[in-house]
Amino acid sequence: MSTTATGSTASRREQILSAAAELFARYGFHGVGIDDIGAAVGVSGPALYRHFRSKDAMLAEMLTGISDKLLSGGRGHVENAADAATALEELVGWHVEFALTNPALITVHLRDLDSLCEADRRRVRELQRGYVEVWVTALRAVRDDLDEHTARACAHAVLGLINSTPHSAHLDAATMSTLLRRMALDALGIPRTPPEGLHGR
Amino acid sequence: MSTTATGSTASRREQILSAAAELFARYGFHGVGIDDIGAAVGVSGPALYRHFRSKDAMLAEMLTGISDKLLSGGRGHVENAADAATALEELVGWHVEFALTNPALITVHLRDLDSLCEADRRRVRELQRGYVEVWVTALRAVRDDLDEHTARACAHAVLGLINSTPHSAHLDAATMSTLLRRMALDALGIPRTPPEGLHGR
DNA sequence: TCGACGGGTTAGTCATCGTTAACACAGTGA
DNA sequence: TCACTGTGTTAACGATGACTAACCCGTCGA
Repeated sequence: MSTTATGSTASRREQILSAAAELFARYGFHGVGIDDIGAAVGVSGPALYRHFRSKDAMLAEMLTGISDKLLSGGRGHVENAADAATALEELVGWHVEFALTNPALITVHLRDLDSLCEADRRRVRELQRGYVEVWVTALRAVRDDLDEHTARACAHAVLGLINSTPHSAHLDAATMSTLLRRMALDALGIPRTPPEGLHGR
Repeated sequence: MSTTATGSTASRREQILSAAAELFARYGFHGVGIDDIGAAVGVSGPALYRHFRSKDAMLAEMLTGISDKLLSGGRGHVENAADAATALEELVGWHVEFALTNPALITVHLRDLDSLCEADRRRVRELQRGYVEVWVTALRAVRDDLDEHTARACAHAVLGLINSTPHSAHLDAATMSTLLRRMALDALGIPRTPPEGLHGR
């Protein structure tokens, strides 16, 4: 009755994945045992095999989940933007928000990608590539002086900047967010958007 | 006779550490076996115990080595600089060069720190903290509008930017270097140094 | 009332892997 | 010549840890 309130099955998986992400982030995929993950959600050990085919399957689902969310989210924010300049700003803001909200996912995704089996790793890499491509086109729409390779290098570097969040002893979320947005846009060589009249938000 | 040319013992350890770093970077500390490391240097398995007390000892020596090199190198570059502005530029340039030259070390140092035992981890963390402090003071000497916490967050973010190098499909080293230096300084809010007369180097 | 089923338990199996043991053997200084 | 040391080998040991087997039980639709 306690945990069976809303949508038992689906949310159970989510709950496990979330706990596993936290542990993977702290100790690394190979540094975490099945029993640890079980203990983190209040069941012990092999019970997890009722929900996942294997430990690797957890990692796979976790990583494809993140990459997928990033890709679709990134695309959505770019498409809904008025012009190229705000598209890039939206993208930066969105990724900053994601990184600040899900530090564990960011860490795992940077760190344990190569613990996946060949097939899954390819899937994730493909999604990542797509996400970077979103950045590259958004960036080149504003900075047409950049060739494709340079733009890609810039995108990787800025993603690195934003993704470094989990390692930094951060300020409170709000200041951190504005700081990172500013640094990212500066690094990308985007001229500061002039305040030009203070609108609502 | 073949490998015994110059300084057998010392260079043997270095050779092993270098091979191990490459493997750790690709597969993660726990994803690499003793036998793998041995094979990478042409001996097989337990021979390594003639040179290191344990697998963990390898990682420990590797990580303290890097951190130590970064700290002393960073300090040196700052001290030898003419003024505060060039000190920061030197620091950026030095770290960029280090990251481009030793991608494997950077990766391992970001990824497998928590595989160390408590004591070693503390040692490494202390060195890292010192290095970041070098950045913080160098940065605040130029940007006196930043309080200490913000400066530290900036430093972490820029180190993240530069350290993302190993993951990016880079251009050739030279262009990558200038690109990263420019991005880092922009992110730190340092006004572009005017060319003001082309001196020798 | 009752079978099916989702989800949990504990005890065991099996592979992997770090580490040690026991042995080999080339060079080198007495 | 001989012992010693530095470096390597292969064979075992022991712990760890992913996964499976066998069993249990509350709930829910017929």
